[in-house]
Amino acid sequence: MKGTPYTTEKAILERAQEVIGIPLKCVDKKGRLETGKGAIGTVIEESWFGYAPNSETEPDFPEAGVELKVTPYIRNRDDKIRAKERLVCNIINYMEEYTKTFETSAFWHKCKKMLLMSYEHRYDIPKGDLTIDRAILFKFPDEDLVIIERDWKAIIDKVRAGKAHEISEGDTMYLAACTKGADASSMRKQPCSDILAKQRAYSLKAAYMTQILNKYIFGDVQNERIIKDVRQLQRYSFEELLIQRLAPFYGKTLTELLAMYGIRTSAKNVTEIILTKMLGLNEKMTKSEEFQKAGIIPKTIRVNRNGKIKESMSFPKFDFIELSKEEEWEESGLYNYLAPTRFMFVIFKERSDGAFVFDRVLFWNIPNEDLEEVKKVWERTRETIKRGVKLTVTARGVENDLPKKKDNPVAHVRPHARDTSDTAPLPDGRMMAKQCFWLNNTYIEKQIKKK
DNA sequence: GCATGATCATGC
DNA sequence: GCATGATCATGC
Repeated sequence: MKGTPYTTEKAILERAQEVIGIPLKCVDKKGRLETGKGAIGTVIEESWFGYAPNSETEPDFPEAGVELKVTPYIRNRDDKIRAKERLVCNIINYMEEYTKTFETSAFWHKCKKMLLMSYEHRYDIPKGDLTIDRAILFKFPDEDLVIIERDWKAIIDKVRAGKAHEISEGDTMYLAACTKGADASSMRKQPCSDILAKQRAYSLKAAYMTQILNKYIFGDVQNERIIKDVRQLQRYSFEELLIQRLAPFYGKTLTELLAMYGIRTSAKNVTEIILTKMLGLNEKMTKSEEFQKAGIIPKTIRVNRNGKIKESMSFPKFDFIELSKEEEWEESGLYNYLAPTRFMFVIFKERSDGAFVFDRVLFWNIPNEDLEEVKKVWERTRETIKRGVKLTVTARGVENDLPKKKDNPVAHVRPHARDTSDTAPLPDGRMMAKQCFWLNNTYIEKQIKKK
């Protein structure tokens, strides 16, 4: 097709490594740098490798079967590297992909070998001064590939079931179907239903990319793997295997489990400590390779004797000023936390004698229609903060006019602070107790009853 | 009894 | 010192 001189892995990698350290403004020959999203990738493709960007089905270097991907990362305050975003691959053609196998799929055809080039994204530096700092040829390790194959099948099985419109990012572990379109309303036909579905693309989750960066690009961080024998993953999903290992403990009380492992703690994350022991791990469960790569978040749910869940579920707190600046829902912090995340619900049920019994583990992600409800809560929160929150001092504390539980069936906003002195600035300069989004306890109740 | 504001315990 | 996960407490 386009005929670049780079037809072997070796030639491609050598050329890629030559760009390391060169400011992008010196690479860009066509003034692409300021064109917005994906501009840096385009600069490398056009000006460094000398081929026209394409969105076709072939990999960028067809002879070598290599797809070029430029990916940004951010350094946390503690200097740790994390992916800035998911790595977006090709758009899923619902009308064709459902007839394929993983081996013949468009995803595998295009992305089985990737030239990954990374750069540090900095908000304080013009794009032209940024530089590519690493370039590697990436092939999925076997232990990831079994999971990715299953992810692919989960996505395509929904298409086959006429449920392409119900696909969501949180359905899968590493490979996900993220929304992609000129605007959020880009809709596509699907083969087994008349309902239009959002246009989506294969993508590697940000959590997965963070691990790729830390493990294969910048070093070789090793995390403990929960499923040590990869062959097990050919028969069962990761989630099934985890449940198989935890099921023998169903029915035991919290007190019994604590005694069993000699745990004496008043820590609020006691559930994770117990799960770690039940799985026989040396490191914390959430530090395991699979949890890190998939970004799975465990959440403890206590069901009362009467079947009610007392507490709503909190998320990380948000920054008032950042939230007020957010414009697109799908680029918001809340969306990018909630949509791709798979939650591991660890359910404890209160027995008639008041003891809490380990009932079961349930993997869950938010359905699309409920995510639309959360969007409303996000919009109202943002509007209220932009307009100026009303704060009223009462006998119960400082009341505000952010969305309450009664205002929406799925989510609300509430304080998430250490105490009343734990505040953050509003856009207008006033200080307010730190807040976060919560999933309503009544909503969680319905979700776990469904399964 | 619930909704909503307030707070706890720990790890990094 | 703060983020995180989790739960408490009381006015209505």
